Amino acid sequence: MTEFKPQQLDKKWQAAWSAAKAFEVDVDPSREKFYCLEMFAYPSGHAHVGHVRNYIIGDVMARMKRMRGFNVLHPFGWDAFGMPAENAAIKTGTHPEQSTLANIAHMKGQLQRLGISYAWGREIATCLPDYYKFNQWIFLKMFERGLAYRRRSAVNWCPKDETVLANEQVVDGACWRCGTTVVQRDLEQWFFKITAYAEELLRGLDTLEKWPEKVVVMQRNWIGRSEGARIRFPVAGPEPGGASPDAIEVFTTRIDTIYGATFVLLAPEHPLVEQFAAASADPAAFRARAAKLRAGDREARLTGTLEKEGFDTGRTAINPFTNEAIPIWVANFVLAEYGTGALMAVPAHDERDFEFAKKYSLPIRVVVAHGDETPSPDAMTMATTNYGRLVNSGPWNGKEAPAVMPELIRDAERRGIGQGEVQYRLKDWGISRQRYWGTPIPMIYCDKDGAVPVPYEQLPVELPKVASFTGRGDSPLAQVPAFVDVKCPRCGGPARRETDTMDTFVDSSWYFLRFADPRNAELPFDPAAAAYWMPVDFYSGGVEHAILHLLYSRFFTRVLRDVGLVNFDEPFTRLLTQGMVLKNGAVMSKSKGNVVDPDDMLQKYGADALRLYVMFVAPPEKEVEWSDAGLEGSFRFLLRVWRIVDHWAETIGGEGIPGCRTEECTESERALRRKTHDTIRRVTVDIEERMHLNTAVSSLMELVNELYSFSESTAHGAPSRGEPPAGRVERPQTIGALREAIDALVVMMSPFAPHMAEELWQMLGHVDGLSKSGWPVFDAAIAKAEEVVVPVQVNGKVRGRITVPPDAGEDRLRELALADPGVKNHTAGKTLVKVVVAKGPLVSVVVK
RNA sequence: GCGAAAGUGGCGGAACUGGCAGACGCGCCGGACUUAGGAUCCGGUGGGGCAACCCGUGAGGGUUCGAAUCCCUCCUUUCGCACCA
Repeated sequence: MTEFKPQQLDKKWQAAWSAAKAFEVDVDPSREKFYCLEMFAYPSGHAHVGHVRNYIIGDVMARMKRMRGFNVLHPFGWDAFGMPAENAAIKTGTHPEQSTLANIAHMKGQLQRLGISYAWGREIATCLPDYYKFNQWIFLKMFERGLAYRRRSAVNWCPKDETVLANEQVVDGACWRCGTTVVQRDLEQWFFKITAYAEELLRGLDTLEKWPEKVVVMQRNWIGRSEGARIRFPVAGPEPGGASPDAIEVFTTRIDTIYGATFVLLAPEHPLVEQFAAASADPAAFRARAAKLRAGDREARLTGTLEKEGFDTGRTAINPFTNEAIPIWVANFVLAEYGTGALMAVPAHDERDFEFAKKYSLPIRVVVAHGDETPSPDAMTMATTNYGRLVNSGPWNGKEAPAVMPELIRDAERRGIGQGEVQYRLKDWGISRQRYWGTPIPMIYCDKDGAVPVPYEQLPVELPKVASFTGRGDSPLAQVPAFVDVKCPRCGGPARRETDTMDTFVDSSWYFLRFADPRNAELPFDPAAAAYWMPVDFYSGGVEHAILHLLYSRFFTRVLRDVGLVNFDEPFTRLLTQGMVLKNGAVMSKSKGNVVDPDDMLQKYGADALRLYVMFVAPPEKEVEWSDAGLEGSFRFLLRVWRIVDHWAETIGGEGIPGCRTEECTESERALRRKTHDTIRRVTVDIEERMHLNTAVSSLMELVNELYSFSESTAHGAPSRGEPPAGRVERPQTIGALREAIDALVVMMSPFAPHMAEELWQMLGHVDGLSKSGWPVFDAAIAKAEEVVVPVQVNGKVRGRITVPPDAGEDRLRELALADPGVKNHTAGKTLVKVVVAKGPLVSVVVK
């Protein structure tokens, strides 16, 4: 009996893999590639079992695909820029680079101790200049194409610390450090024009067949396409002392209700508000009212409980369909960023407008009827928002919406007062961050030449090593004169560098491409390498990235396609969103003190038990509750595998054991072979297609149970039953069947428990390691049952079972079913209505 | 409010396309082996009933020879969006 010492096996085999560079790969057009990727990690310091679950899921897939003969790229890297490191620097003075690199080293060790099969030779860290150089390169390409542009935009500003705050640093409207109320401040900032790709990003979603529906829906909602029309409402009356604004443009998706538009609403930020204020009798009072609406209550806005408020501008606009003059109001619930920042209010058929009209006694006109009656506005208690037949709509009366909408739009276009338009909720992506620990934006500002891009040959614009981390000032880099003061690349005159850095989501929007060619110094990656490895075949990570990271990555892929670096649209063919690991019902976090450190588990049970448990406990997408007892159960299963293999290793081990021919086998040998092949089929499909790793493990457990029963029935007995009888020679068929079962078991265990599997494989006398073993091949002929038990239902309840050959015909099944004693008991004295023979097989008898 | 997903033993979960509900594991009970057992091996384990049998997948209805699975209504939970005109 050889003892199972998991910790020693972990060390032994991890060293062997590392020495053999077992997981490093190269482009090889003769082999089919498989790119398996887990979302790279933010180096927070310590990975807990929740993080680690994702890497194990990917590793099971990668190891399995490797054995299936694929050329598997399975890389890892670090999303290494970001605020936590900078915040820590502000508090402790440790430079972000120092803490980040230390964290990476520790976490890398953790992953290696788990035996995750990464191609560490391709490791990347986004905080290193050889990576972020290409963030800048891509930025410049975007700038050239008009996809990177600058405009003023609001940021959170803490007046006491005099610093910009990220949204995460604003807690309940106050600064995370000093508690001062945060104010908004306008700064010039860089944006990526993701909206230029809105339609394409939306349509591409239809091709993502192997993405969770949930994620596709979330992205679709986020992009938020609405079809409608932009209509101009002329502003009535001349300006008392100046030029009159000619019209207010509104966006509507319900042009069918336009005859019911009885007032116009402007967002408080709308430019006309200021114009109206300036022209009003008391501009200061006007502005004060608008400012009050703008301030709003941030909290109430977030929870959707903001009370609707507004005021009359005293001006009117002409509804271009009714030609009536209608009042123009300003309202706090109108969003400046969406549509045109102005809307036509149709209180009868929009709940928000209805609420507003009731509050301020504005006119309500019903223009859509359902059925014969047209409700009176006074009797209405709520808006009717569904489509119907138009009434009070002039020449359009009696027409049905939505069919009439294109006609109305055509009419507006003909009269030159508007046109059909598509709006998206998706907004351009603001990438400027007033932070140190990120990629410098490669732009230079010259008084003469304006915003000038840094020439490609001057990349990377490196982060200066010295910077003070006081947490004060608008941008830390602005305090480093050697960084800021440069010559203009165009005119050579004095100029200033951009001191903002990029949003770290830029880093993660293309890292999967970098892995194809991670040491390229000239380009982000070699297009040929990307053409071979991409797209990612299997991508897994947390659902918290369902929108931003995955949408930005799809955006970047298309930009790089248009730049000519890649030749496909979608970067991730198949996506798995793994569930979180909870402890005591809560997400693991340092602050809650409920973190399970994988290293503690490794010390106790070894890497394989932890890996197996995490895969067995639930399907990968599901949230799970951590359980020490469950881990122990998995450890016991490994012991059980170890014992049974060890028990037989000498008898069946060594190369050159002949296979066994089914026809020479006893019934129990054939049964073992059936189980073996049935397990091969199930485990293969469960890992490769269904990603039901938990049921893959349970199938393996069943095979092990079968091996114990089979052993019990041989002269050898099962493990722990004392010494086997001496001198007994087993039938070659027994040895063959066992060899087949045990070899398959060890190979199929290896994605889950690679260290133990390698050791057992060696113990079984195989000269080459598991990297050469291949994956067991399912043989339908062996798996095919010789006879099947067919349940027989009478009126839907199982009343008997018949045993037949698997190819028994329907007539034979029917005959045997009706002759079964249990069935007879329930059919005697009744009238046979019908007999259904279903595939399955199953016989269903109906009597009355 | 809108949208999506999910409700199965004491627990985690299984049931692939409508076909034997509860695989596999945890826990619990019993047995074997033992100086010993919190190790190991074997067996049992949805509820009720002595039994034949009856009941059972959140609740109620429907379709079907047959429903955890499909349809309708409702309840609960989780997630996403949240005044998007």
